[in-house]
Amino acid sequence: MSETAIQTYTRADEAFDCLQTAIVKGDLAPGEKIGEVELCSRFNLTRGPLREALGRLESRGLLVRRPHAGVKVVSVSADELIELYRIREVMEGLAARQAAERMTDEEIRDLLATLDTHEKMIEEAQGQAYYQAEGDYDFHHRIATGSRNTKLAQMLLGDLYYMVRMYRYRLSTSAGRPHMALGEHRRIVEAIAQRDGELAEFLMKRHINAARQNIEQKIQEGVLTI
Amino acid sequence: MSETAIQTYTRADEAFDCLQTAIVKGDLAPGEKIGEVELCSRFNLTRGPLREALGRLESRGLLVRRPHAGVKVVSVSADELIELYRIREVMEGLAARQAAERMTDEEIRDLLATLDTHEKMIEEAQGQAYYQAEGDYDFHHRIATGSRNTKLAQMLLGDLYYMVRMYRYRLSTSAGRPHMALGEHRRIVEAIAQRDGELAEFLMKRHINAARQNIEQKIQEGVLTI
DNA sequence: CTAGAGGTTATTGTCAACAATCCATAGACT
DNA sequence: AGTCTATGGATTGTTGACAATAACCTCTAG
Repeated sequence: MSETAIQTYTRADEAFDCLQTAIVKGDLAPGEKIGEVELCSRFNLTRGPLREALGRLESRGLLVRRPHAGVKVVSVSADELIELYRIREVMEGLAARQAAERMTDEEIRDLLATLDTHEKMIEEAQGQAYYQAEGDYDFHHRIATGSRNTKLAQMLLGDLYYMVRMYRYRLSTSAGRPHMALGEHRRIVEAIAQRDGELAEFLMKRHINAARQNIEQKIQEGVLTI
Repeated sequence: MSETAIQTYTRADEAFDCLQTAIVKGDLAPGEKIGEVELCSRFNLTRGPLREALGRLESRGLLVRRPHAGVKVVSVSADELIELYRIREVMEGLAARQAAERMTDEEIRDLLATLDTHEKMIEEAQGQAYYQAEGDYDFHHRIATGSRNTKLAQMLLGDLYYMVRMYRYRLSTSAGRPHMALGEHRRIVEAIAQRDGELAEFLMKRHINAARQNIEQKIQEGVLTI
């Protein structure tokens, strides 16, 4: 993302971004079957670039496409959401460990600074789940890139986070434990600052595990219907 | 992969498969800059479906595309290959654990049967690294799908394995320890058969870790130049 | 002789028309 | 009345031509 600014923003890139945010934000409901011409008029595109974008989105698993039958936004069950967190647990655990070994001192300082910002944001906008979610995303984003593991960052940022965020927007909650999460974040950063990769991995895994259990519980309570 | 056979095999799918195997087999060298018309004439395609396939391959990280500058096959450094194994370690560890919890008895029987087949193949074709590699791929493939974790299987089968196989073909070795690997495979399957997820995860992680160290050593010895 | 600027060319990005395929509706048969 | 079949319509897949952009080569100046 922060690699090199794309000189020319091609129409296909535009289509890709538009569709991706539309899916993530829920403007395109999951399971919704949608025509190509419909999408073209909606985003002011022609079918060429659109189809290219559709191909990319399909291979990222955000939508499915049956030949001659149209595209539909992927609809993920509650079970599959849980599975997503299981994957995050091991992958972000690895990211935290490698981040502890490889982040620069400056990156760690920045990470600490963002935590302070998040804390203020939470206090100011009490209960505004949106800010909490954004801060959470920022935190995990920095650790993923800090791992210096190109493919790992690519898989986390390009695949998993978008799917998770899709649910974040839809459920708007799933957070519900802002201060607790912040404390866990702090301890992870501490471990990274001390260059203790093993501990960072352990704490990160436990952090995501807790988030998973939180969601699981809410689903069982019937608060979250998916 | 074994979901539902695609009724109509679209040209874009064809292009995607052709290009993917070409990249994996090394017919398209990494770093090689290649034009679209060149590719069209090579695979008897038109540019429309080709571009769609290129988009898919780009988002899977097999090639990079600069606007107006053409596509080039991704060239991965030795370090990045090692990183790939680090990712495999945690992800396949998870896959093994979930496979132990969820595979049907029949799937486990099949898994055992394939191991026997592999053993015979190794004995027959002494040193033929190719067969060993194929058997190894089959083993990991089965466990990934056996995890019943859709996204996990998708990421392993759709992303990681293709990149690893790309190197397998190029180096043709990287195996070099056929019998040892087979023994490790057997122990993993035993753990799965006993429904011991924790042990299966541990053994799988150690298995991939050993493979990584094997490659790392060969790179240091200068046997593998990437 | 080297470095930079400008034009040319080839390659990529985009578009609109054509062909192939599936879905739905209507009709006929059991 | 229900179900199967066939035809029409709409939607997707494909194609080739057109426009825009960047790379390359040449020419000039220092």
